[in-house]
Amino acid sequence: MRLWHQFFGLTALKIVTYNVNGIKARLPRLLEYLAEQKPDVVCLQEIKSADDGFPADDIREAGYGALWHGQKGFNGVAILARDAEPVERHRGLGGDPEDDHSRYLEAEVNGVVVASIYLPNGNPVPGPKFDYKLRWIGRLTERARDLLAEERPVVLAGDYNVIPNDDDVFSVRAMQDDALMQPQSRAGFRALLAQGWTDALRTQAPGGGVWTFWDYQAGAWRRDAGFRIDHLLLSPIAADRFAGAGVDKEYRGREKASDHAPTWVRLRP
DNA sequence: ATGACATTTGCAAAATGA
Repeated sequence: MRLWHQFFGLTALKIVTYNVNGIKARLPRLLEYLAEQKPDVVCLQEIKSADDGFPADDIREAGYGALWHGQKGFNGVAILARDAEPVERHRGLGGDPEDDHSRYLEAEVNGVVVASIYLPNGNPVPGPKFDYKLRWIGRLTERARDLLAEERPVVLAGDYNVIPNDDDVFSVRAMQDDALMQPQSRAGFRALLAQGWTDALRTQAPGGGVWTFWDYQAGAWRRDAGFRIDHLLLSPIAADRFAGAGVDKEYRGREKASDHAPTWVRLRP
C-alpha cells in the first residue's frame, strides 16, 4: 500500500532537518529516528566526520540513499532519501574560495530541490567568526536567489544559527549578547526571507514559542529553556504544497540525544 | 564568568559549539 501511494505520489513528503552533533555518537538515535518516523528526506548537520568515516552502510541498510560532505572534527552536512538516491547539485557554497568549511550540500530528490545548511555560529561577538557568519548569510542569499529563479519546489533546510524573533527564544535577556540573536544576524535572515521564502515552522506556529534546540548545560532541557534555530524555508512553489510543520521534540529527551531535535515540514504531492 | 556540557581528536587537554 505504501509503495502504491509512493508511486502515485499521493502521500505528503516529510522533509526533516536534524543537527545530530556527531554522526558516530548519534548513529543509534538516527537509525531509531529513521525506523520510527520513516521521513522521506533528512538533511543532517554537524556530522563531525571525514568523508571516509561516514556510516553509509548502516544508513543504506536502513533503506536510505545518502550524499555527504564531511570534514574531520567538526561541521559536515548530509542528505538522506528513503528508497531513493539523492542527485547531487552543489557541494559547498560559492562566493569565497578561501572557505574550506563543509556547510552546504544541495541535491534533487523526489522532484524537490533540497539544501542541507549549517550556517556558522558566529560567537564571540564581535570578532572574525561573527564577520564570517554575516558573510556566509550573504553568500547563502546569493545562492537562494538563483534557486528561486528556477521556479521549482525548493526547501532550504538546516541549522541557521539565527533566532529570528524574540518569541523564538525562552529568554531574550539570556541570549541578547549571543551571535544567534544579533540584529545583523536577524537582518541577514530577514533579507533572505524577503526574497520570497516561507519559514515553514513559523507558518505552522505564527505566535512563536516553539524550540528546536536545548543546550546541554544548566538543565536547559529540564527547564524547557530552548530556542528556534533550525529552519525549513520553502520556495513559493514548495509553499503551495505546505501540509504542516513541527518538531519531533521527544527525541531531544532520549538517552545520548543531540542538543537539537529533528524539525520537519510536510509537502503535499 | 576563565564557568556549566558534549563531541572529536588522540591519548592530555585543546578546539568547537550555541
